[in-house]
Amino acid sequence: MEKVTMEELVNYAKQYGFVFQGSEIYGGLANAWDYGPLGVLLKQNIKNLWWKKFIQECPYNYGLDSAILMNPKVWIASGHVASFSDPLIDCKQCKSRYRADKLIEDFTKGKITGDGLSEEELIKLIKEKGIGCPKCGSKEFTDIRKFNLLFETSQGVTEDAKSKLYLRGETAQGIFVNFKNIERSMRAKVPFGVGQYGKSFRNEITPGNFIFRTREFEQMELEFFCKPNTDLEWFGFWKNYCWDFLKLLGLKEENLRFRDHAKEELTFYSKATTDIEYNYSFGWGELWGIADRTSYDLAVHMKHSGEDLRYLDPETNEKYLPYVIEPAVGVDRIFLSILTDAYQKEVVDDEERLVLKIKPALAPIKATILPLVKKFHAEKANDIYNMLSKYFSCTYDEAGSIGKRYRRCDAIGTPFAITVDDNSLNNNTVTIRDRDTMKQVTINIEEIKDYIESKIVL
RNA sequence: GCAGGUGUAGUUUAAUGGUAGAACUAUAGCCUUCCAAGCUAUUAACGUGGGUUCGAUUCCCAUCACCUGCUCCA
Repeated sequence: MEKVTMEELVNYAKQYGFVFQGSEIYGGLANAWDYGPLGVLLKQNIKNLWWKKFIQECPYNYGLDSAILMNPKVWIASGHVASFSDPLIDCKQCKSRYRADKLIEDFTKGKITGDGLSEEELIKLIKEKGIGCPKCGSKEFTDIRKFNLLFETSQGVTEDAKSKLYLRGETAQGIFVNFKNIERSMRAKVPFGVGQYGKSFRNEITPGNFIFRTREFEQMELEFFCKPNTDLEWFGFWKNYCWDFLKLLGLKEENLRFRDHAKEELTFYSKATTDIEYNYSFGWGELWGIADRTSYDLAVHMKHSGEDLRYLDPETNEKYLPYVIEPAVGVDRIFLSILTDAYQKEVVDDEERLVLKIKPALAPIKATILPLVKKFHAEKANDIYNMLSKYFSCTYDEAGSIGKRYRRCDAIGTPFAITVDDNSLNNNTVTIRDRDTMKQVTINIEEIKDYIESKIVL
């Protein structure tokens, strides 16, 4: 099947109220997107399902909702303030952009790493070694420019340096700083995990690809604390758990793959990282990152805060810093992969039908209620709407022919269309039409709720 | 950040140095008893800012945004 282009998907998302360009009437704001009435429902469904599978149904894990604004020391301890500042230089000749430290590393084939060097030292090294632009060979570079990927803001009504704060660059740190609180209040025993979803912010150098990489995004992160030396076992466990979750959401297996990070690629805190990648319209890209962060995070917070974050094992009476396995995923990326996967144009009897083949559990609208003939069946249909809307999101549609109304719900992935006709008035039954099979069943009005609920649980 | 492309109703588009025509969609009404029927009516657009010009949606410049590729992605 032909893959949908990003352009088509962006238009679709706009047309049907999933995603709008941010601040559109003012000409937009680069890479800002707003989730419309259907988009917010789909997003909520994704988050709720993640919560259900990773917190509610998982005996090890607890939930959390930590603040976006945190003590700035958190970000100094975590290393974000320092290492989110990439030293970037541009070739004056061909305008290519490089990371100064990477340039040196590549040129010296890893003999010299740029780690920990100041800007001046990096520039000096590049000049000394006679490093040229890998593309055009020019040795004319701009000065190093630092890009701090953390958003800065200030607290308090007066702007002074003391009140400088950062918007969180990841939700993970909110979990680490609450490790002790959760362990104590929940009487949690290692291994246990803490998960949360929420907005994070990064001044990405190159955002783009619709909602794939934005500067404001929503993460769902689990930090799973386990005993050292059991970490690789749990690493494997969570890799599979995430994979199964994606399949449960209905993503096609041929559009998913694991990709292990090579040693050189691993970040300084990580012992092992595996991405689950999705085959987006622009090609394979990261969807879910599962990382073995070792005890790095707890160790740095213990050092910077002075609090003892070690865990006392009640069985062995030994104290240790737990290792952390982190499966982290972007809600927006799951959203994008689901739309990409589900968006289809089917040809039925020479007519093109736009269908969002999405799992009923994810569908923004679960059912639409249609009076077959408005003047006869509208009242009854409204009664049914009022009854069902107590349990799940549904809509009422009386405009146009019945076929047209079926197509409307196909286009947004509504799994069930409930038609109210004379039999509804006389025999108390309705016809439920299935979006995927286009088949119909007749059932009693009292049974509609159970019928649909049985099909939207994952 | 670089290079290329694009920018006219919600979508797809037409024409034009004298401010725009359509199709689909949508809305209202009529009709209609299960897969985009028909009829009637209606709403709705030249991304933004400059310049040239008597006059710019059209020509020029800048800017903004999106798409594609590169680069980047602690």
